[in-house]
Amino acid sequence: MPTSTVENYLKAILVRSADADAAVATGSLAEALGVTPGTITTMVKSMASRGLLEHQPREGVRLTDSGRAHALAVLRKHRLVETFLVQVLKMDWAEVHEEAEALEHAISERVLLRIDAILGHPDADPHGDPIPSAKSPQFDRDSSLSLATCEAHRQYRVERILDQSPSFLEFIQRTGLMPGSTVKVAERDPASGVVRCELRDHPATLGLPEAAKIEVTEAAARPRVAAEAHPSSGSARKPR
Amino acid sequence: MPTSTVENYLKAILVRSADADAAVATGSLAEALGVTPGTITTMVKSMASRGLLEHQPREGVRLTDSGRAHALAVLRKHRLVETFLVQVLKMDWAEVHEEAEALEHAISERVLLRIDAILGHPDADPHGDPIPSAKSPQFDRDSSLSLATCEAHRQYRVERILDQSPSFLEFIQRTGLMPGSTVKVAERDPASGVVRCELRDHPATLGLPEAAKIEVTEAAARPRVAAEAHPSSGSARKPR
DNA sequence: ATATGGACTTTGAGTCGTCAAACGATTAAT
DNA sequence: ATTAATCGTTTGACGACTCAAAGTCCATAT
Repeated sequence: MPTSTVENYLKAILVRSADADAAVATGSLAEALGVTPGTITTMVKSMASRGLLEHQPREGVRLTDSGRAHALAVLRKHRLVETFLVQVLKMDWAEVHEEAEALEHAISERVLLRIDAILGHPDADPHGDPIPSAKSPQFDRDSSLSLATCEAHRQYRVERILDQSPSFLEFIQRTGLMPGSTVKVAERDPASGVVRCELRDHPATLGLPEAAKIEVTEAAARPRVAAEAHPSSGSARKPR
Repeated sequence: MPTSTVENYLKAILVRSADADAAVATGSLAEALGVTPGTITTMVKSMASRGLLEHQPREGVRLTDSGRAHALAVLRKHRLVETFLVQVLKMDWAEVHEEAEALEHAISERVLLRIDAILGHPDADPHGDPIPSAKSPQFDRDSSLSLATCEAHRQYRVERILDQSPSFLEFIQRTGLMPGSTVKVAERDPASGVVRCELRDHPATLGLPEAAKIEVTEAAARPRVAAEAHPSSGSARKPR
């Protein structure tokens, strides 16, 4: 049974290795996990010896099948817990990430199953991040359209917020840019680095790097976010 | 911030020191926590140096006010979580103890407040153990009447089950002896060590040590932990 | 081609929680 | 009162995780 530290390492590697089978640089892990590079080397060696990943010294790290499976399980827990905290415990959208960070290591499979059932087997968490499913643990990072890249003057639908920091999430909430909302880019000025948007009834302004963290799809596309807390309502989109 | 290991030590000491201000023997802690006596000595010294308890070498251990406060907070978390798992997640009565054992160290005060509110500020968990309140953290172990000591041929109400082991709880559940149910001792035979009871519609037989783990009150008595005599029978022992 | 800078690894050390085994203290029994 | 038995403490060690600082590798700029 991996410790919660190891689980965090796995998760960090997974979310950094979604695209391609490129190795993940140990330096980026040190960054992400807030430890020194030496610590990463040590841990990575020990995890390699446990068969969770492969380590190409001086090049990077790649999850094995077993490591990836563990990592997906942790990610699934994290995202289901986040969804649960928002929909059932009515907690604030912006603060659940940190809570889930702790809970994901303490929740048993039994509890997770109950939560999943109560939520009606959602396939995305409140930030629009996909919830890896128990049976089909694909981890998709598909849609590459964001407010930084989409066309101007067209309606888009916010699908996903690629940043968990409370301050950013609070900004999103304040301006109504949560997943599910409809938005149009009014103007994008590379010179000033400013993106101006139109929401339903008000405008919003943000920087280009920030706009890139807001994934969108064409307004017509089918919704992806978890259903409103009602297990019974016909929105269980993932029935098997 | 105490680690979860320290929290477990605190909890173990608290539940063993409810009666009197007698010191808790380190040996009983080793037993309870499943570690060697030497480990207890070591940990206890470190906790003493942090002001969580006082250690009389070769005699035992006593919580300080600060230690007791921490311990009560952990116990409160544990019992609220248990209640939540049963009432909201509809989990099995007999298995929630182990789940709560892990969750109690991962749940933040914020989440706890939401859980408490959703449950309507209960004052006992599904096993009848009192939930220390946020404001009045008294820890009572009053009622000393059990199926091993109560009078025969009189109606009693089960208040509390003093054993968290799944197998015992499953037995309780199977025979319908859960807190809130009504029971009468039909016969108690010290020679054979057997207690025979009558439930609403069927009999039950158990050993004396087991009977002692089932706390009861006179059937007429109002729910043990004070307060508004809400006639909403059944299991919701404390609305509001 | 070689020197420099940046990324990674190694080394030595520290904390926490744990064990086994040797050692002391206290109590109970002769 | 001396001895046993029991209970508690000490000691030395280890695994997991971490750091700081010294060492190594390698790409590239001159």
